[in-house]
Amino acid sequence: MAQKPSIPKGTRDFSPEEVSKRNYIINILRHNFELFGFQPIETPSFENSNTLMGKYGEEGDRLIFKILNSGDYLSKASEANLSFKDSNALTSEISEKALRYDLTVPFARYVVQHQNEIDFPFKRYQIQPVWRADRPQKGRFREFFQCDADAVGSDSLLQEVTFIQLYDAVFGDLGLEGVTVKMNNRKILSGLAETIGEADKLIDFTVALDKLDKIGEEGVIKEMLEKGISQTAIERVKPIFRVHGNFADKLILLKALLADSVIGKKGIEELEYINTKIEALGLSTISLDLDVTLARGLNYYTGAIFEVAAPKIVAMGSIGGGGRYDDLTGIFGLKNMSGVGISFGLDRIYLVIEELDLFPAQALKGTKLLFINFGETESLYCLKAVKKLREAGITSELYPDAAKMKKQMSHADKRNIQFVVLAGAEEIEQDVYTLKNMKTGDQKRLSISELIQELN
RNA sequence: GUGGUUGUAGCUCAGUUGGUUAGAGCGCCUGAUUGUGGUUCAGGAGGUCGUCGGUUCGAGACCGAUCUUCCACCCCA
Repeated sequence: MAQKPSIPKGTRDFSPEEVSKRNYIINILRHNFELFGFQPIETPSFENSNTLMGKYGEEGDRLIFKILNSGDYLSKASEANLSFKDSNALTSEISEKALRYDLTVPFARYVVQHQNEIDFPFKRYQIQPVWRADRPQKGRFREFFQCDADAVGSDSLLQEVTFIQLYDAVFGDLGLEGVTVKMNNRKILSGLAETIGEADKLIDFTVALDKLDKIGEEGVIKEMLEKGISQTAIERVKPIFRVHGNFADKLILLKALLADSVIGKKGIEELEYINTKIEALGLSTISLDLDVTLARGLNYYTGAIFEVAAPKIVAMGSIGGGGRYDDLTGIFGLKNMSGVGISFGLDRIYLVIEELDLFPAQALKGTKLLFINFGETESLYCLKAVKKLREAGITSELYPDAAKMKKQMSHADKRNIQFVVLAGAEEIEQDVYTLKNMKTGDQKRLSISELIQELN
């Protein structure tokens, strides 16, 4: 055998069955996005490097796929960077474009670039692949789809409320029980850092705090100490390691802890507002939880932070996330444009639904009826029926070759086609079609109109 | 980027301390059955043992490099 072709690490091929299942999820997402009034946009697969670089932190820059310039790109590179093998400096000289890393930054660029055409507040959704030069592992790929809904141009917290309802609607339609939307607020995290006198170590503080469920209280304390956060500061923040109870209980604890922090109190106020509205409106499928340790997400979140946890019975990281960013478009020169948005991780949602066996049979519907091909005259007779059936909306096809019957029948069998039609000389003479149900084995002769009626 | 792990037929995997011609199940093809698939029976095809190099009289097995798989870290959907 010839050497096997392959695909790059962290990428995947999708079979017809997998595409059908993915489309099932995408259709539910799209339907709900539109039901909530979001409009679709699409942006290029690659952007100018300077649009992306520096927007995701140092780690993010490393994970961005850079595209080599066309032509003799080395001729423009500086001798100094070449001879010193300075990869970072050289990159900007030989690469001016990069693959999209997420959908939020391109969206911010889109908003700034099209600000005069857009009517604000603007709500858009976007379902496209993104690429990260990460090391793959379970549920982590180098090419994967993000499904984002964002709203810009409104400070109203009703947007946050709406996004929680959107999560509820989508996971309800998917039949995925046990999903928890965890919510926090950047202002709370800022307030905590401020209260304990470590405001300048906010990022280190939150990154360590975020790992609580993974490395435990001791691990978090150890990491905080390593990052230079003082023992007394840690003592003061310890109560949040052990918060419990419902949303309101946690708020009470936070109120006590953040009584002296203006920004912290603002965060509490926001969370309380959102929770009150959600309680009044009710949720049907998901549950909403306040998670003070939730700090995940990009540095640009300024208000609400969301993370969607898969049902506990499946071992899977987050299947979605989002938050409020007051100044995302600021980096592209458009000030005072607040945005808030959420993302659905299609590939991970797929894995969860697959693991829980929640794909409905209807997600896989293919051809319903295959006509067996007996030869020239017979196939034309069949094609006439195929045309009428298709006009009636019945998925049908004719086997293209007059192959052996066993081959044609087993083809129908393997493709899970429910019915076959056998039409030879005898049927043509009587102007009928022999319909066979592949499941039961039943056969009957029907006229074309009876055939359509039978299958509708 | 750091550490570990994996790779043998289309798929899932055996293969003893290095020893003749590398196996199984499933799948595939042909026939039993020239207008009847899924079951059964008989037969058949299919391998550069990831790749390159090394050790050895001899390598699927040992060593090195590289690619790939999966896992942990970092980070993240």
